[in-house]
Amino acid sequence: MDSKLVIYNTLSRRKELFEPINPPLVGLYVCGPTVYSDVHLGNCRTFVSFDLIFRYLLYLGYKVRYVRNITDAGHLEGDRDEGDDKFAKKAKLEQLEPMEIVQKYTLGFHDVLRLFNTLPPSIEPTATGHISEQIEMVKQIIENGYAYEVNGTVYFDVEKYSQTNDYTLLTNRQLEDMLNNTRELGGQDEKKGRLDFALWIKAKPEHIMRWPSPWGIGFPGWHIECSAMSNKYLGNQFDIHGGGMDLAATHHTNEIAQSQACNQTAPAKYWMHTNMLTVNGARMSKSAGNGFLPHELFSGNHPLLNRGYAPMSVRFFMLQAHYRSTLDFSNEALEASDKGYKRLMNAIALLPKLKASNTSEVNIAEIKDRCIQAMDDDFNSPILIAELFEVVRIINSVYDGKTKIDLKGLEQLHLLINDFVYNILGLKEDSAENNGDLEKLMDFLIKLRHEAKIAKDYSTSDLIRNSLQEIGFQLKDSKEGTIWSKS
RNA sequence: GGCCGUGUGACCGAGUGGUUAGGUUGAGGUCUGCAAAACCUUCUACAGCAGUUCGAAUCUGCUCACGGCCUCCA
Repeated sequence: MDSKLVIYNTLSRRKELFEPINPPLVGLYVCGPTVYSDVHLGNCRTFVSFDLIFRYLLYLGYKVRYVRNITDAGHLEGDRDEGDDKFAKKAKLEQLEPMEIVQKYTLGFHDVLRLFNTLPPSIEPTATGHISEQIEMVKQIIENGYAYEVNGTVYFDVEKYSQTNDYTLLTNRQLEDMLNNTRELGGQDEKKGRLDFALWIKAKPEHIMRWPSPWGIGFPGWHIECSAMSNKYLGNQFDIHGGGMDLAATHHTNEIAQSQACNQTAPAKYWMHTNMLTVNGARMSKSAGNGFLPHELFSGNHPLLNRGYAPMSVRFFMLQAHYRSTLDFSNEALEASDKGYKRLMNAIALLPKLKASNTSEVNIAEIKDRCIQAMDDDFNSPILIAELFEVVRIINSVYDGKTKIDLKGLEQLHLLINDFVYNILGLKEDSAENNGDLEKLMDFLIKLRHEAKIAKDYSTSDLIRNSLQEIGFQLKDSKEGTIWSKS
């Protein structure tokens, strides 16, 4: 457990040694999706990134409580405290109950993440399920003097807060600059300060999602849910709070302020932010309309896509970039990742066929150390993957009889693949539907072709090989015989 | 305008004050009945200018370009 894991902390803007507050327990909170529409690929990247982080913490032996919320209420259109609730708006549009919207897109979200082979979080709380916790928190903040109520809406008093606290911890901005640069927005009259944000919002008569509160009928502000739920499940102080980079300046800044104002302590020790997925250099986003839906990517049914790509290839594509770098999407890049991923998995498939020698020319323990070093350095999956391609070369070389490995080395190899490829990177074979019948059938075809080759009947042997190629099975000849894989 | 960040070879993408990232692609080779696969070898790099340094693509400054946040978004 005395790992050398180093994490980039947005608070300090540098990498810090990871020291959990109560080892071996680790509390991890990640801002989840707002479920009023389909998740797009950019959203998925964040959750895949935190899946990698979650998995590596587990590998290190930590007992991680991973909380990722579902935002299903209170998220305003345009942060004006008078906009429409996103769910209510969408519900009107689709003529559905708000909770039907929530249900539909929550299920869709889960389906997509399952395809990407992410582990489910330990707890997945919803905003609507924690209204009373949010109300209690707002009450406490008011009691502590950092919020005030106007006409049924409660605002957080940023000016008061910043007298004794640093409101701009995450962004390094000057409060005055923020004041000067905030645009003139509507609905400002009620607020004392223009940076003040709503904790609780009075519901207009047409509002569908509404709850009673000490301040009248209303609904919670966007930021308070995460503060309330992280506090409930992870305590006043926990280890890691994460989310997309776009959340740092506003959402997370306000979360810190709320938690601090309520509990007199900073909520999280490490703040981690994942970078954006871009398309042609521009951020993929819902409002920009340049987002892919995952099923479009899988099927290739999108104007920007040449073909479809399997979920695991896409996951691999994401893991080949570091989580704090932007990742630019293109067909070429995906194609490259797809081929690399298949090369990796094909090599792994050879593992059971490898034969041990009495001597070993490779040092698997050394490679494992480098893999750990890579992940210890702020979860550097691209370097880990580079190391794994070294392993690919070794496996292929051993299979070809050009390199020797002993029994112990083989065991280490199995373990390495199991730990780093399956458990940490979270990759798996896409074609899990392989069954014994297919295996027998392919063996039969390979035998037929082999006999044709012995008889020098190359037209028959090529017909078998090429026909299989056409329907997606590739035959590979080697001195050890012929094997096959799905192409 | 403010804050934060980025600019690496055909493409994607790591890293580092002096040593090969890696994947994909191109070229050559080994193997093969021919291929494919695999393996070996190999080409085109660190936006520009100036400075620090024995040495910088890596540090500093400036310039240019791009992106994110400052309004909902992972």
